Amino acid sequence: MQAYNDTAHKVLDVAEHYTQTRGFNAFSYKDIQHEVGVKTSSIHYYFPTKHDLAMAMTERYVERFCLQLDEITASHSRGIDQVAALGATFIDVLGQGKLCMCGMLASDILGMPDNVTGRVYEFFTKVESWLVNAITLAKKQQDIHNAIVPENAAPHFLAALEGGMLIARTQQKPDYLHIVTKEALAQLKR
Amino acid sequence: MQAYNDTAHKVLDVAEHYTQTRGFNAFSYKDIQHEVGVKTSSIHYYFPTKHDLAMAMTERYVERFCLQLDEITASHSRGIDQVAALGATFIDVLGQGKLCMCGMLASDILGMPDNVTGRVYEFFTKVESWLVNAITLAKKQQDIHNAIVPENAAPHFLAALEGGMLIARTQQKPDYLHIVTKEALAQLKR
DNA sequence: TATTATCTACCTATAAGTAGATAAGTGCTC
DNA sequence: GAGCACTTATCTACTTATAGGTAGATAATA
Repeated sequence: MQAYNDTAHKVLDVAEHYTQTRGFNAFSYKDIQHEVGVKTSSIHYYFPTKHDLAMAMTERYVERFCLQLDEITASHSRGIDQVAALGATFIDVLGQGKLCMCGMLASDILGMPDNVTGRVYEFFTKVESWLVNAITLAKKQQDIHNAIVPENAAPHFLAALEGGMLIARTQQKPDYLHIVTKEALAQLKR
Repeated sequence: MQAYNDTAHKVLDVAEHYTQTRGFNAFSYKDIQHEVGVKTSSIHYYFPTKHDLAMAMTERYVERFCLQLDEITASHSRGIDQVAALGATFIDVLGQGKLCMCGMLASDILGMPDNVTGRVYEFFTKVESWLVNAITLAKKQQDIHNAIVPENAAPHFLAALEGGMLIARTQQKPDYLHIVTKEALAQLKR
């Protein structure tokens, strides 16, 4: 993790929040200025261009998210609980009025710089392979149906989380994503 | 369906295409001008504000999509085939390099006017209830597992399609969405 | 003294939208 | 059928606001 000072961290926090709520192209340096309390030119000092900001923000996010995955793995011995815990983190993020950052970036992907595209790719690849491991473990532990192929179930589960999150917000049903996640788990188990 | 003349239709076509590829906030009237071949002021003549354009575009899209759903219902007697056909239309759209318009609008929803938000809500509600019917039929026809609750399976299936689409594009794997859809169907059947 | 972090003041490009001219029809009246 | 009023569809030229970014001054600090 790169070292940022307090201001730079606040800038990234604000950028992250805007990205997860409105999208990366729906806020400006001026919006950040208001939230952080330093002028736009100071933000340019840390992140010369908005692409630099996008890159730093995405890098930090993906890094943090991977740490979260490690924590889940470490704190749950059963694969099925690991999968459920991932679902719970998505529900938690949505509960804060936010979406998955990489889901947001994915819908704006054609306008993002290449290195950000690469990080988003990396994010989905990593989460998916983490899920393959968790589901494989759950299968060994006989918590899920024997016919499940982890390599297929993992992208399916991840897709349901990402899509469920997106739809849930427009449907204004707080438990929409919860229903989707529960159903996804139920279908794995059955 | 409201009646638009040739120019207005072309404008909507272009706006639709941009929305499904880059997102609604990632194109301008000038971009449309280049594609359609009339000046931005002429576009303002038909759609005075961009919000008006958003509304007209979304309305037309949702209306058309619902017709497509009716066609699927009419041309497939088995519920499971109807569900599969919906998946196929999503795969087809993605094959054209586009995402679901309402999925795109959903990620920009906080910046959209209220009436557009309403249409996006309507879209997901309609597709979901269409899926509830199709899955209920499939269950009666014993093509899917008896334990499936259509009211839960429908949002789950829809979420997987929307999320799968989004992820597929960043992963540059042409058959990613195909795998997700196949898995979703397999889990229903099992 | 050099670096870090901030500021004020500016520039350039673009987005959205408006005003008003123009040209081609549409249709009504004499 | 000729002339006039109105409508439709388009244009040029403009305004206003904002986004992203730069230049250079300044103050504190290592």
